[in-house]
Amino acid sequence: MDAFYAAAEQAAKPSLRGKPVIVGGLGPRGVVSTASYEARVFGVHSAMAMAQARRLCPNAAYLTPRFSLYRQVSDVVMGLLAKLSPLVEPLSLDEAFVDLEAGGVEPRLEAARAVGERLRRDIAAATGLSGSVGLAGSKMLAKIASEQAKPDGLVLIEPGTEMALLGPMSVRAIPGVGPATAEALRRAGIHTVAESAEAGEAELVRLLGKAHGASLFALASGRDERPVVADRDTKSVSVEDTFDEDLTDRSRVQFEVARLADRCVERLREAGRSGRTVVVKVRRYDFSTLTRSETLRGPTDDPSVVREAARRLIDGVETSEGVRLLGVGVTGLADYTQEDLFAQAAMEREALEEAQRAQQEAAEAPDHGPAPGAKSAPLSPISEPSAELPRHWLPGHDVVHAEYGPGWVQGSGVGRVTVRFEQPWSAPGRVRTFAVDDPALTPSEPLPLVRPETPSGAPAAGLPAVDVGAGGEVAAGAGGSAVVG
DNA sequence: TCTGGGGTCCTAGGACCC
DNA sequence: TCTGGGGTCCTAGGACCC
Repeated sequence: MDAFYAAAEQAAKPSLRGKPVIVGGLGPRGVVSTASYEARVFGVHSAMAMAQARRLCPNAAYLTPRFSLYRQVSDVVMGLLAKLSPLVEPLSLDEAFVDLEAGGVEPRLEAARAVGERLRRDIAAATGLSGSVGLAGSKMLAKIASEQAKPDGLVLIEPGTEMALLGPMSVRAIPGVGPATAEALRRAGIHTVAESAEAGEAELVRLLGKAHGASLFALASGRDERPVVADRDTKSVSVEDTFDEDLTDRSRVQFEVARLADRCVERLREAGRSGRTVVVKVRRYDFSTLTRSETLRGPTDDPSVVREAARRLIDGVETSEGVRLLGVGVTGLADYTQEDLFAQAAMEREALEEAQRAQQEAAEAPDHGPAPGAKSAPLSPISEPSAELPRHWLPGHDVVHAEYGPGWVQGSGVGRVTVRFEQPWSAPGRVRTFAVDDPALTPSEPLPLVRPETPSGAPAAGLPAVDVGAGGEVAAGAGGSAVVG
């Protein structure tokens, strides 16, 4: 998808269309997640410090990310991809590889191009957003093609033209070559893809290490046999917070680590997983970063177990000079917990004893044993339901007013909140200001970006109307030697 | 007013085991 | 009688991606 988060916000908020929009953390230490193309003209880009973005583009609309909206849109787009092939590999909310060969697309240039163009039309119709498509015979080339296609385009790399296209490009064009790798290569006089290939595998391995050197050599030589893999399993779950000001108080650090542990377990449980290794991450005042980890005897999803491990780990870290970030993560994921195993063993023991009793008391009708496969009950609450907090109006979030209807928060402060009343399918709307505790104003869920059809009508593009979302960029790769794969 | 948050993969050393 | 050769697991750090 093109400038995904910013584009989704522009689709949701008619008054922002055609204007610079910057989505990211709005606090003193925020960074830019996505800048709309209008904002990029000013030099604003992803990963830039928000403070710098504000200097470069003071008149942009600044918004915090709304992942529930982006996920809605992403689900719609991924649904369209799933119709093309059983082999879809999402890389993020807004990007995925599709193996068209596995989807039975005819191995001809015109057929592949037609599928890509139809996909772009379907994405636009279903989400109101633009996506770009790269078509080629490997993942790497499809990705490079999709970069070239942006924004709102399609690029197909014809078989036989790969090396002519790739050779003169900077090594940075190859996915996996970042600043450190590029610098190591530069010191060896290697700047382009062609120079990487000419250097030879042995030289690249010497410069970059075994795995990285070998894989760069293959990619730079145009060899990329990596399959499109659907349904990859998550390998870790983590949460982290950067604080507006460095933490120095020891008990505050311990408190925040406990909160992060609870949030991490919450996410772990939502995913139906458990984990065996607990990791604590600390970024100090000087940006130096360290991790400490502890592997348990078995996987757990018990918040108190994770909290206690995290506590032991943070207790071994000196933090008195100031901490800017804390994180807690879990790796070594499994679908069961140690407690499940204990419970299962206990049930098996009980069942055995029951059977023995039943044999002995042959005259008595036996009871039913415990139900098999029951997941262990929650061991402790993840967190108390929070008491009624003072309402906190986040810029960009949707609200409904009893009289004026749906709108979004444009800003708030000194006891007032400013709301712009418009919807994705309305004309740009008017602004009104209310007291922050105005009972007529309530937070609401994001609206679909494309107006839902009336119940009698067919939903757009055959999708349930509530599923409408945004788009992103799509790299369509196909394995094998045929035209698109 | 420097530098987010959520991930993946790789490397390297030491412990431990056969 | 100066110290093998793997393999796996754990820990820590770093590069990279969106």
